[in-house]
Amino acid sequence: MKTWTRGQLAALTGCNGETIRYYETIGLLPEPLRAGNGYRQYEKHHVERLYFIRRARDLGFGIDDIRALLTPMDAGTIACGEIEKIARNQLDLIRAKIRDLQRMKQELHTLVQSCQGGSAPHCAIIDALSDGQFS
Amino acid sequence: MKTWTRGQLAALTGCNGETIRYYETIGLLPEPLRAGNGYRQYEKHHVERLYFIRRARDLGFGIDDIRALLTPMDAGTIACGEIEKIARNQLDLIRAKIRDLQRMKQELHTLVQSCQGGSAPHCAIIDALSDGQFS
DNA sequence: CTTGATCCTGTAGTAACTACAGGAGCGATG
DNA sequence: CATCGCTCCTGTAGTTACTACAGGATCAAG
Repeated sequence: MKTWTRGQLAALTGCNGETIRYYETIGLLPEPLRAGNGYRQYEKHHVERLYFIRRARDLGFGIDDIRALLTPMDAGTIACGEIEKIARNQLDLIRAKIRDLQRMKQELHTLVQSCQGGSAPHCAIIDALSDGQFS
Repeated sequence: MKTWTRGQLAALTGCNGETIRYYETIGLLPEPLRAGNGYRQYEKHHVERLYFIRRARDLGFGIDDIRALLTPMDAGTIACGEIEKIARNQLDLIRAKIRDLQRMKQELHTLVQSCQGGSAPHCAIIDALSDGQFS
C-alpha cells in the first residue's frame, strides 16, 4: 500500500510541511504510522482529510469549525442541518468582513485622492487622520 | 494643565485600557509622566496621538505602517509622497482582501444553496468539500 | 472604615501558522 | 567508503495586535 512522507503530502496538497505537523499536534489530522527510521507514513485517508481541511480553510472556516465538520464525519453521524448552520454562519462572517473592508476602501480612497503627492511638507492624508474630519 | 488617567483616556478614545499600555510598551505612544502614586498622567498630545493611531487602525493600517506615518510627524519631516505610498499600498491590500473574500462568499453561497437542510445523513456541503468538485 | 472601582506590574493566552536550532537519515556522486 | 545536499525528526520561539488575568496598591464614596 502506497504511503507518503510529509514532504510529499505537502507537495501534493499545497500545504506547508510544518503546518501538517501543526494539524497533527492539535488533533485535526490523525497521527500516521512511522517507518523504522521514524519518518511519518501518510495513507490515502490522510491525503483526503488534508484536502478537506485545506479546502475548508480556503473558504475561511476556522479550525474549530473544521473540527465541528470533521467530528460527525468521523462518527458517521452527519446532520445536514448542523453543517448548513456552520456554513451559513461562515457566510455571514465573510459578508460582515467585506462590508468592513469596503468602508475602509471608501475612506482610504477619499484620502488618497485628496493627496497631491510630491514632497509637500503639508499632507492631506496626515491632516485627515489627525483632525478626524472624515468618515 | 489638565491630565487624564488611563481609564479616562480609554473612555475618551474608545480604546481598550490594556491596549493603551500595549501601545506604550511597543513605543507607539510615548510614556506619560506619573503622579505621586504611580498613576499615568496623559496630556493633550497623548490624546491626539491615540486618536490618530485609532483612526489609522480603523482604516486597517498595521502598527508598522502607523510607525512609518508617525516617525516623520515626530521629526517634522513629512514627505507627502511617502505618506501617499503607504496609503496606496494599504488600499491595494484592502482591495486584494475584498477580492479574496468575495471569492469565498461566492463559493460558500453556492455550497449553502446546494444544501437541503434537515437531518439528512447525506450533505451536499460535505460532499463538495470532500470531492473538490467546486470552485 | 469598609467597599467597590480603578490603578499598577508582569505574564500568559488568542488564531493559525511559520521559522528556526540541533541532530539524524537518505540518495547520488566520486 | 566518504561526502554532499536534501529531507526528515523534535521541541521551542516568533508572528499580529491585542486581551485577560493574578496579585497587589490606591482612591472616592458612604
